[in-house]
Amino acid sequence: MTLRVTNTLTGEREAFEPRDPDSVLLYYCGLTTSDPAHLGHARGWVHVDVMHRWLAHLGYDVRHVENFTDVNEKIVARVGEDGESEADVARHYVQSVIDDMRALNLRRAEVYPRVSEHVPEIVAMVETLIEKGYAYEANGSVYFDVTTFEEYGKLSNQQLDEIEAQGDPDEQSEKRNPADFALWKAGGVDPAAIEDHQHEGASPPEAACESAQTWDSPWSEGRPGWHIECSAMSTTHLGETIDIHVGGQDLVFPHHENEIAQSEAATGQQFARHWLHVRLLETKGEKMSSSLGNFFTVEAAVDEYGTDVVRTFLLSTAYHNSAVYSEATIDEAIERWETLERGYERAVRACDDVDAYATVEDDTLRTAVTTAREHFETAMNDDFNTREALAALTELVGAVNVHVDEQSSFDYRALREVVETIEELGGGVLGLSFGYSEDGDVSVAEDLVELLLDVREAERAAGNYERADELRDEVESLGVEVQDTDDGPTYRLG
RNA sequence: GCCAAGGUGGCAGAGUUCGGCCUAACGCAGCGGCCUGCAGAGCCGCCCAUCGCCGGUUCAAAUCCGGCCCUUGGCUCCA
Repeated sequence: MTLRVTNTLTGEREAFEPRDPDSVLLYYCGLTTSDPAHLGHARGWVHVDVMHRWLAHLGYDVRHVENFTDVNEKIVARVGEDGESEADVARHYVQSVIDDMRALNLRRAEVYPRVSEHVPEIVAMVETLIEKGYAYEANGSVYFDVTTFEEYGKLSNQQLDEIEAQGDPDEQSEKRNPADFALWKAGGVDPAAIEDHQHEGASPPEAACESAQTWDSPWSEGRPGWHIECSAMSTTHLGETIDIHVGGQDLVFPHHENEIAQSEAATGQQFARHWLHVRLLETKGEKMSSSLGNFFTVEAAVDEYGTDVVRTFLLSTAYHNSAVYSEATIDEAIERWETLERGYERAVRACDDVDAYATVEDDTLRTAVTTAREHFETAMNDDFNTREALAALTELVGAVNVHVDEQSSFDYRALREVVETIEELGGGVLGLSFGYSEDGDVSVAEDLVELLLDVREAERAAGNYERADELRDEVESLGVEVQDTDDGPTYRLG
């Protein structure tokens, strides 16, 4: 069973073939650090995270690089609001992104390069493009001449004469072709360019632009263009050809198209073997986006629902299809996660039950484990179908419930395998937090909960159900879920 | 206008690459039952889909071909 991925370049679901059979070079286009990250960004991150984890699970050595665009006009537009200079604002949001990523339980990428730290590499790449005749200078700015790169448009299937002009009016007059794009821009940021992006509390445009960073170059004191950064950073950290380049589907054109043109023109090598695009998260029929103002921040989502629910929600739709955020879809994710978590804990408890050591053999449960593993593997190998992978785990949990409900003693070995499977696939691959460590606070809390439940049992035994229900309500109001069973109450810390 | 991806039950969402195991997965909501002092959880069962429309190929199509309608995204910073 081999991994298949949908490649935007070919438009087909094809066998994944890294340059080297043992390792994968993975690049993800990160975000511009000018606003808090929202659930749409989180969707990309979590899916890339799971791709990373699955590739590692398959035995590949994964080198994963994800950039921060910390030089951008939208960042300048926040000056005064979130810092006193472009660099301050960028630092502020880089930190918030890092915090969000931790909150989402993402596996760390190997490097998180920033544009501001790669200007020399960017300048060098632009110089190469000029030397090779792919780029030209005009009034201190440098543009890529799209007519010199024969395959321009191959990713997005654009015809050159159909492409509308890129860039602002001043830029148009300097360019040879309307579709040419900037590699280097002379001077600082034009106040007029940021006005539309400013919020209340921001500095006046002129003052904000004063704080914008500029760098020396052979052509002018200026700033790097919008697309060259990813080419330069990817090449610097992963080399000329990478295996998987992932990004949001809104980046296909022009960003990724331009990256291909720049990189392949500069190196003469294929830039990325597989291009994967995460489709967008929608709310009420339109994409979730900072500029549309219809977003739900990562921080708010994690605060409200918790990491596991947010991840379950995002993984409930395969990355390759657009997803809908609504109350109903979040509620479904809550139920799904709780079903998995309860099932897992039931299996753990059953394993720890003395009766579990009885020599029961439940073929149904044993088969269910094998089936779930196969189902999960098939799903993930089929273009990282996380929805289907979750379904595999849900089915396994159903089998556990049947087993525990129906058996008076348990199949220890099978339950052991269930627990390991859920921890390995649900925890290790999907990044959900199965298996909790019991630190001191938790165990004290558990002792206290048990004490309260003992009291309640006494009230129940005495027939004082009213008092018993009050006690249960009070315990539950503290975030503890109580379950009465034939063998007495069980509980779960929320 | 051009490029791309989609249209599957009340909701959500797999399956379409390689046509048959799809009388369409997992789930949410709803209904009935088991269990229970009650509730929740769990279990069992049920309800709801001729898979956008029209035509074609085939023994066989959600899956292939043609046409049409609609939605979303991109063509401007955007995950």
